[in-house]
Amino acid sequence: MAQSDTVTRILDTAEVLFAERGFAETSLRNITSKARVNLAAVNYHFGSKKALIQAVFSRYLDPFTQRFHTALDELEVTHTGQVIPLETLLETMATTVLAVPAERNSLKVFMRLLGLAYSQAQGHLRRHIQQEYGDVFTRFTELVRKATPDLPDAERFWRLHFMLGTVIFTLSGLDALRDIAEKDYHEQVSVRDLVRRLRPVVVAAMNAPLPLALEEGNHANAQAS
Amino acid sequence: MAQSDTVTRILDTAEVLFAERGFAETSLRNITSKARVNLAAVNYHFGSKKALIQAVFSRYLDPFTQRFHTALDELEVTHTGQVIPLETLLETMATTVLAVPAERNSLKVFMRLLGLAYSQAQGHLRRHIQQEYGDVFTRFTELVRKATPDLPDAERFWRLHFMLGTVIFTLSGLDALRDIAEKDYHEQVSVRDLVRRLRPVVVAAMNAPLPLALEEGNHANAQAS
DNA sequence: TTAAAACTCTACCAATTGTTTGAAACAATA
DNA sequence: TATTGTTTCAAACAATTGGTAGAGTTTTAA
Repeated sequence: MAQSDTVTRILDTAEVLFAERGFAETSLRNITSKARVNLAAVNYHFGSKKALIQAVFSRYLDPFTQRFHTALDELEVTHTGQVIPLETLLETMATTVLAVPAERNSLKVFMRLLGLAYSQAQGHLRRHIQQEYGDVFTRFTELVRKATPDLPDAERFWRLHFMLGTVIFTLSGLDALRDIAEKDYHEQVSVRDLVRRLRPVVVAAMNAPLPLALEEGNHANAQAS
Repeated sequence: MAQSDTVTRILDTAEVLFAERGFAETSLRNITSKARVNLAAVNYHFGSKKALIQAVFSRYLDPFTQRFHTALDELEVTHTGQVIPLETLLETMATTVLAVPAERNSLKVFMRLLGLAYSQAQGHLRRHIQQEYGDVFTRFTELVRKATPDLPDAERFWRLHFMLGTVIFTLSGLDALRDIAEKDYHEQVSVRDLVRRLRPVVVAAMNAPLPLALEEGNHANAQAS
């Protein structure tokens, strides 16, 4: 009880501080003092600060990917032979994402960490996440491809990342945006509210008409929607 | 000439390093050595590292806001009495953003800096940017409000930030995404290409149908921040 | 009870951080 | 030439960083 208590206390504190201030701005002394744990405990249990960062991510991403894989399994079973509609895929992803903070700290922290992983040029992190959790994303995009057969591959690639940007940006900067929104529009904003707002936007964005082809000798395809 | 040379060399180097690695991960020695300038020059010319960061932003945002203000002036003149269509507003903003790197370093650096300003919880930066450049954004959103009268205020607020996330996320992480896109789809991707792709997506997202009725007695979820 | 393994602690390390100093070099004016 | 104000420079500053050593403590299992 006592030994694993230290590990989880470190992880619990680290994820909050990382999410609030980034990796470089959060020192081990910051973490250990707030967690009321000895400084050396981090290096003893995790080996290094890098390893601690990866451990923080794993604690979120491991259950998420597992959950997401089984959710996609179920979807493929209930839709054998048929194409899974885009709305269903997005809905499933949203549900799976929302299921994470039920057992972990908060969705905000989760998204903020994801945002950091993208923006903060921590080379080791990107590599670690890519090769550890790339499979689910590949599987998901393949299903999206089947759900949107009229979309050129490149176009779908970009639109998926457009929407990834929307979600990560919004949910990771949630607190600041929420403050403004509540001050200006006197509206209580919950995460589920935001997801409800996001759904029609994301669907419309994915189904938007194709951009007009460039005129100057462009070899791009010019299908109209 | 000699003194301003030092200042601009510092700014030129700092903006690239900041964009690549973030603020905390970039030391003054990193900047000054790469700029072949004495370490003390930063504190002499700018006063502190914080002030240097703000100076880097000002060099991008000052000409941008100025340009954007005059562009909106012209729009209001050519549309006196009429409502400026959403597409025109977005087009104007895109054009203004694209005009910046023509004289400064690159659009990628600009966007990456903006992304850092949002994600990196540098308190002083957010405050500085908000109170220094908040006017243009307010003016722009007011015009967008007139262009989308059917959209509830709160909904428009969130959708604008959704799209802000899309643009900043995509353009600031451009290099990595471009690598993947070119490898997988053998397609040369220019910034103007991306903007062309972004336009129909953003328009569709702003014009998306409203989310289904919100049940006011919604269950405040287990989102214990 | 015993010994080994797991863990925590204090104290320290070398390295790096932002910032400051005071002297030297420079430029311009008188 | 002498005297300004401005700018550069090497050196040092105090503070903080991630990491480590080694002795002490607790837990585990035989």
